[in-house]
Amino acid sequence: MAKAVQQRTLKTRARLLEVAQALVKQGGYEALRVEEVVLGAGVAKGTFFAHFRDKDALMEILIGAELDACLDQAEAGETPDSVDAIVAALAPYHRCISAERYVFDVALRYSGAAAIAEIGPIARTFERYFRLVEGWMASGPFRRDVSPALLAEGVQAFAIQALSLQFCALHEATAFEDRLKVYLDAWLLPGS
Amino acid sequence: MAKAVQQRTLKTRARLLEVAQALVKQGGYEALRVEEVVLGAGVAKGTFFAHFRDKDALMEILIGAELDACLDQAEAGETPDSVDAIVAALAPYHRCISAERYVFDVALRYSGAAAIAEIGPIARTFERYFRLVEGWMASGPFRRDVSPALLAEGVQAFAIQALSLQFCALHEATAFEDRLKVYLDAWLLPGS
DNA sequence: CCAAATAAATGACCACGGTCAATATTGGAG
DNA sequence: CTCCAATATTGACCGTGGTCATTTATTTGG
Repeated sequence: MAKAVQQRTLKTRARLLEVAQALVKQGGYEALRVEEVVLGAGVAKGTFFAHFRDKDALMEILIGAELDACLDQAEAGETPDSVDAIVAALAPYHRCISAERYVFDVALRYSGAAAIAEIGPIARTFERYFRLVEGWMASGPFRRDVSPALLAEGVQAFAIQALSLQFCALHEATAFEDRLKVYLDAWLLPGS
Repeated sequence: MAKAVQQRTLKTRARLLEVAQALVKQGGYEALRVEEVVLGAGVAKGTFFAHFRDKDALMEILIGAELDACLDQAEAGETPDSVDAIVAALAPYHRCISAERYVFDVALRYSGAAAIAEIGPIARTFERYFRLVEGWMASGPFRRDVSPALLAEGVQAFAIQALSLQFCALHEATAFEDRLKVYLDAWLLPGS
């Protein structure tokens, strides 16, 4: 049997990713064009789709990498023990995911997965986010009448709500972090 | 000045909507093609875009109408006074919005609005949903330490979370309504 | 009733993501 | 080294959403 994967493959894939990343840095995610990526990488269009199922698969990789870096930051810091500290610790992640409307939409669309077999990079960051917050819930001074896991799911739900409202014309008044704090105070510290 | 809008316009628009609705009934939202709509309505492609900004604008109208009908139902029923009753009252809306993955994605994307001037039909149903639930919060046996408005925002956030997880490979085990009930018990009746 | 003015409709055209049969390259077996 | 099967690449082609200069229909002022 021939070698399963040629090193040529790896080079091509790396070049595609590199060019894509550079283009995103210049013009943002929404403006990225497959055509430009293959042009920059010096390959044909078909080659792109031999390496990535579709354009979104590339987006998932690029966005997932950025989000993972933010979670690395959050994990490196101290364990937050208040709502303010939680909001602060998650700030890089939230800033990254809401940097572009397009990015937020993609992230939401791939926050789950179509099938067990193909959980993508973005879904993995959501899972990581959840686990991280779950840990914080167990150690911090938060309500104990429900499980840390449930609390963490709620934090995620409220973060998405607050992020959505950031893009919403009906609710421009309040800033994202202030809104999230109000949510989390009510969710994590009821009756106080 | 010439008459602002000719009755021909209304007829054409009505025909486009009628055909689109019929096609959706047959094949669902995702499979809808602008080409088929204009073919069925007997007009040129350009005419479609003279009546709707883009394909999504048509989708918003169709989906918004369906969601509005569900809210009519919810409004017509008794005011729910328990978590179970709330989940039951909102069931038609939730069923409708999650009938197709594509529909849910479109709904989320247009749940806000790009600019104050152009709040669309779907954003309006989100606002209606919020107001409706807000009313229930004020009259029901739920926590009083935070405002009904905040409670309603939370209900919306948890509903979206539960709907998202329905489409997520990581969480297929629990059914949507059971999950939502767990969320709302913890959100609306903490410590009980 | 005609002509100018305004609104609506047309369809050829473009942009861009994605496909696939044909071709080229690779690397291990003999 | 040579051959060949597996693998990678190619680029013409397609589907579909969206555009716009031109043509056609309607309304209004005289």
